[in-house]
Amino acid sequence: MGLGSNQRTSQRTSQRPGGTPGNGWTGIGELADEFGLTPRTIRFYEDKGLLTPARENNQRVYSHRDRVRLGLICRGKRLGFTLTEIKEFLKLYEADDNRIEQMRFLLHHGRERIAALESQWRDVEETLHDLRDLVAAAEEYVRRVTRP
Amino acid sequence: MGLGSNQRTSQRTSQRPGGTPGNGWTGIGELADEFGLTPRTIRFYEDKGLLTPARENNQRVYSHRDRVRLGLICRGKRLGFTLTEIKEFLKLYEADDNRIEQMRFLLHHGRERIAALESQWRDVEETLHDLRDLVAAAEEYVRRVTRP
DNA sequence: ACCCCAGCTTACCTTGACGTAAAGGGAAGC
DNA sequence: GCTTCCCTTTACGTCAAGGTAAGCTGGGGT
Repeated sequence: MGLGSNQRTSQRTSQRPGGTPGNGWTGIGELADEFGLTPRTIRFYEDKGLLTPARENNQRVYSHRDRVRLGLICRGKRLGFTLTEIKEFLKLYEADDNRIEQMRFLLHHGRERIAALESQWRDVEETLHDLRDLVAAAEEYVRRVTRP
Repeated sequence: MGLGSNQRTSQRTSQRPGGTPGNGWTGIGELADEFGLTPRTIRFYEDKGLLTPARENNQRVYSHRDRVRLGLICRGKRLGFTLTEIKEFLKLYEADDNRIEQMRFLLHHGRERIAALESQWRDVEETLHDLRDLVAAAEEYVRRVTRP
């Protein structure tokens, strides 16, 4: 169940900017395939200020740094953070050399998230109990009625 | 944590229709208080076809049946069903005398819901693990850096 | 007479994370 | 030259369950 590296055998014949893939640059389509996203999604992240790829001939060109950032975005999303939180986190990722502020941020919001998830966990568990009881009662009812 | 009967000591001096409360009718405000909802929410349910209260002098008047239905709506919501599903359920509640179709419906959708919740339960658990690890690592990092 | 409260309707706003459509450009392959 | 892909931008649509506001009505109390 790891979302770490989902290479989807992307064999795009990427053209345009000066060179071929493997020379360090990446187009939006490739990147989308790599991470299992749509180009629209990646542009959306850029709109929201989570990514700022370079341009060559008016097309987005993604560096290694960009790819790392997108990986962090996916990881954050998987852990249930909002894009806004992830943006804050990435801001620190830019500016914070020794990562200390970034870790503090992570601690704060991570603990919040954990509390929320624990609460959600309890809710789901309780709902599940109630629902199982309800369905069991319905089964009982149907059994009684269909076989008198 | 019971949501069964949340009477909030509603002491509205309800007027207008021919009689006083206790004579069998209920205004939207009272009902809202009784169930811990807003009038807007109750009107919204009516819009969606979940309730069809009578009118007296152009005002909504809720019968005992309506109150029962609203109770079912709240229960359904608490169990995580959508208003659309609840509407279907209530349709059967109207037409199905021996409740057999209603119970079948409940079985079908209840089982679906249970499966979804179990999946969600696992997701939350896994995310929680990952997040705890991450936060622990961040704690470790902060500790190392702030006390050299 | 006046104000306040409760109710009514219609209609747009909210949140999050995109989807979808419209309209166009440029390069590669046949 | 034509088609086909991929890329670009802007802008509106989606889903759920209501919130919020505007503007009106009508009864009760002072």
